[in-house]
Amino acid sequence: MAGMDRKQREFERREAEILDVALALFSKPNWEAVSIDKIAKATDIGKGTVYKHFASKDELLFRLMMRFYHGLLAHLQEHDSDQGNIIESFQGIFQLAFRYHLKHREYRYIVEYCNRIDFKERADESWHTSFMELDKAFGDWGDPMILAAMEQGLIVRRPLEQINIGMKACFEGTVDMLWAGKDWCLHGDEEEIIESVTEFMLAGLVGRV
Amino acid sequence: MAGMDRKQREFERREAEILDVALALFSKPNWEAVSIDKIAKATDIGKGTVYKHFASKDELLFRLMMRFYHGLLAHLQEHDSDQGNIIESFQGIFQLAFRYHLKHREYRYIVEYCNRIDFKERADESWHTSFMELDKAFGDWGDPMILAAMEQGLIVRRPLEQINIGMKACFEGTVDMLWAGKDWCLHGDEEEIIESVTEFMLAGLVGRV
DNA sequence: TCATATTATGACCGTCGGTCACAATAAGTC
DNA sequence: GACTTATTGTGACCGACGGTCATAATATGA
Repeated sequence: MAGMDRKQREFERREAEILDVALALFSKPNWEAVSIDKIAKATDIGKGTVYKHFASKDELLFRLMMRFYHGLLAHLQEHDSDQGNIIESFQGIFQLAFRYHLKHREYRYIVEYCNRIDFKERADESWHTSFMELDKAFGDWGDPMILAAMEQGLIVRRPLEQINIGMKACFEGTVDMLWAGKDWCLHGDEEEIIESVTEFMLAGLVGRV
Repeated sequence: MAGMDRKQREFERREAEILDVALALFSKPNWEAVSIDKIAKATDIGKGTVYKHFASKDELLFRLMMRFYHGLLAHLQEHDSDQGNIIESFQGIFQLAFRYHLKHREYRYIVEYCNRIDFKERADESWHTSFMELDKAFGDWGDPMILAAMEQGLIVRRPLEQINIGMKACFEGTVDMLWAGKDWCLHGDEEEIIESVTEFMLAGLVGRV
């Protein structure tokens, strides 16, 4: 029914609005102090209404985290990395991904929160699945490039997983450093971090002869 | 006065007891649900007494985190890494450090919590200083080895900071992976992670020719 | 206009981190 | 041992939190 649809649309529009308002509040320091009630007040709806959309505060945060990572994946995919030299392509991809994190700093508290051990432990099955699918999507996109580089003899031949573990660890650790800000890193500013880690990751990717 | 000392000793003994009990409680899943009151009850003292020792819950957690990292540094220092081959020494050190984290899993929630951006942002000046001193202590211990390897031409010559940034990022990211457990990592078990990352880090350390 | 189904709401609950006026205890003095 | 004084221990209390649910408000269909 047309009426039904309009109601449905209205419901979804409101959900998107809650997410936007929540992100705006969560992006500022003292984000721990942002309660569901404050989000509701800022959206001009009742607290109970928020819980019609999200079963818990964690679910709201999880949804925002997924939005961030899907945005990252789309950003990487739409970027044309078809340069002549595959190694240089990787260099560009790393930097692109790092800069995406810096550009969307507003997600930093949320993404870090959702990546914590305890969050993952209390996450329900469907979130776990979503996490895994995301990981797989990144793999489906990146793995062929690594394999091609191995085929061309540009990087040391070894199991794909071995490479991915190192890359992922290094990447996640770097994101933490970048988001923590230079006050908490003895070693230089953002640009210096990106440059250094990119070089480090390329060396790790290529491998020891 | 002797009486004064005994009282002082008693006070400190109790403080250590609080820390031990708190660690025992914080080490189990659902650690977020551990309140100061529960720690007090488990130590058989009043809640207010806990606050005579620690200004806040965060301070208690911070103290435990420092205990962990000082233990790690001591563990690394007491380990004799004077092998013939410097590169093999590094390999041994990486694995030693990773295994230390796995052995002391009871600190995992605490250490991860204290490394979060928001925790660092609300940390007061003295904690910040402690953080930095710890970082410097690790540097004082590790830097000479890297410089020696560079001197011997075993690794590519470049600024020390550049190497340390990559190493730190990769190390921290790996610890997160190890502590998250294999349910949250597409890529194999703990041993496989340690092996892969160690190889990745060695390649990053040596650098591209 | 009314009956019915759906959605929105905020008072309410148990619990939390943190405070503070006061109780308990020890030390020092005679 | 009794009295004063200084220090340390305590749990009732506070405001705020995440989450619930009976009820109010609103839209739909006849």
